Amino acid sequence: MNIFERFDAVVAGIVDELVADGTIPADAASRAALVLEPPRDPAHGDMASNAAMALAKAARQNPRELATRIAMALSRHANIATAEVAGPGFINIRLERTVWEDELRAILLAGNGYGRGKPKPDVLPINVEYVSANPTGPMHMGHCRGAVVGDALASLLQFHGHEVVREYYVNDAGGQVDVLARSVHLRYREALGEAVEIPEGLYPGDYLIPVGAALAAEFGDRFQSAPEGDWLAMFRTRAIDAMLALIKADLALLGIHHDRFSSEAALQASGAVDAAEADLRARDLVYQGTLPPPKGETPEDWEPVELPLFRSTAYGDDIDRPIRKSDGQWTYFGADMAYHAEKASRSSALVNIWGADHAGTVKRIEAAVEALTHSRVKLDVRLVQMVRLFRAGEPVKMSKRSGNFVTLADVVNEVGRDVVRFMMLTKRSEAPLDFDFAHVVEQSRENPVFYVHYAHARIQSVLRKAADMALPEQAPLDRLDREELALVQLAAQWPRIVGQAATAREPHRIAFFLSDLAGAFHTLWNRGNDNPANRLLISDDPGLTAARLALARATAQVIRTALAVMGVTAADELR
RNA sequence: GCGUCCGUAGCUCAGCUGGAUAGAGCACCCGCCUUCUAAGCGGGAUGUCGCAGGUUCGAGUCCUGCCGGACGCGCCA
Repeated sequence: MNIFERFDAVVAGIVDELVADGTIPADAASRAALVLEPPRDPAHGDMASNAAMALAKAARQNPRELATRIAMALSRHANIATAEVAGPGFINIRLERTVWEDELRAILLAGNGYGRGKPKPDVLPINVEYVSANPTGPMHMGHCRGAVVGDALASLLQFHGHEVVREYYVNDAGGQVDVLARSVHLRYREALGEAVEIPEGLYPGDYLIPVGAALAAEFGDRFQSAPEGDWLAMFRTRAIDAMLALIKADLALLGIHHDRFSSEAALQASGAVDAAEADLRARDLVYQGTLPPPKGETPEDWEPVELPLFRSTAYGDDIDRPIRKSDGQWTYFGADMAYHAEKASRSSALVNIWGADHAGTVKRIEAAVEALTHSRVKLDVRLVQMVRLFRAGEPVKMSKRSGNFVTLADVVNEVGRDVVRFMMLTKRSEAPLDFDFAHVVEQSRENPVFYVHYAHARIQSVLRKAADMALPEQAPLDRLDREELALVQLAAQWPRIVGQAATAREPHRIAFFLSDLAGAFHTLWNRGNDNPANRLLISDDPGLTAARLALARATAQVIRTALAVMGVTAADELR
């Protein structure tokens, strides 16, 4: 139980007493609205409760009067120094300083486990599906943000106590992989000495050259002029395997490893899609119907066709969605809904990380999950906006046609994994992100990666320096002053941040917390520049030094733990 | 035309799922280096939270309608 939950329980206990003696009625709704949080203005105290305001209506009492009663009861608590009523009925609580001293010890004792949520062993895992790029080439920067956000979210949920499955859906069925196979066949012919030109519509990238060469070495000219039917399936399999290897290698550069790769082709072959269709047909959620012409510009070759449609309008979608094409093949959505049903059968919740260009398809898949799981499992699709690449302020130009796009490997090799991972989390994922190659490696206050690393490195530097000082075993934490305790209070918010970020499924909050924590440490550090008596190391006062080093170690510990959840390594020194 | 997301300081963005006087960095001005890393820190000025209604003790946050921007919108993936 973290420190906020602990005092939340204290407030709840007092409310229980008021309910018991009839002062206020038992009202579950207003009880749920009680929050205990750090006040925006630290001058207001350590924690603020809205209990009186939330309960006043049901109790039909003046919130300030009710607040006074609760505050009086709170101030009798041994760990609470003062509890005062403020504003419209807030109760501002100031804790005894020993509470914060104990919390500092708790941080050091818990180490990497500080802030970790209790395991939830009885529930199925949360499934986080991310990346899921088509296996048709290496990862480029468009995939990078979703990869990092998904991976960090998975880690965050794990740290919060959930079991998590990291999953990659391989789109190895459908037209794109046939195009891939044909592209590889051209490279195969090229490897046999033919002069080939890559026509529009096929994949032009050089990364297919070795795949073609390997096939040429293995099969010679056997498929050189053979009809497509002879080689397509086999070339497709080989090409997909090669592309997946490429993608896994790219992901490994970022430290990303999925637990499970699910194949669309295997899913279709298993009959799971037919089963999903049969289920929905039996419930009249799939029917034969004709779609209206598309909105906006109607293409000239538009013709109405009868198709099996999923009744997604029953769940708030604009139109019903086809699950099979007119040739009888599954649509992407048809297979995808069965895939999600399969995932749901082994999960307590589903999270998908998708590029914002797929925003239009969110409703139908959420609808399908609701229908196929009878609302047992909720799918949460998190959209990730694009990354705009810059080099010293100039946009980096990319052209798909020439295959001239910036790959993920290029970026990681240039600026490093930690920088890429941290930067991808410095904004809400729904907002576009600017990534400037020059800026992200800059060593300045403006660069959040550097700023956080610098705080950690400074602490390590001091600890190295203090290594040969004789210090008391028990640090006298009562010698820390108010400003030093304020840093403890900020670090002690880490468990709360974990809970909030995990609940909101917003890993970027960790990055913002880290910037705040680093900033608070730098502030404290600089007091030593203004006045040497405020430095961490005081050579003729081992007690004070020990207390301040405990504070520094606790700060470094929280920075390391938070960075680890983001998948970033803490730097011990900067060069 | 429709859908999703976004609109907060001059700029880039937070805002803890409804709380107190809306915050941070940059840029601007003023201070701080015989030092545990000044690669930094402190102080100062900055707002019709796109607009208009509504919900309630209380709205940047929730609802409705507009305005503006991004992305998307056929059986593609």
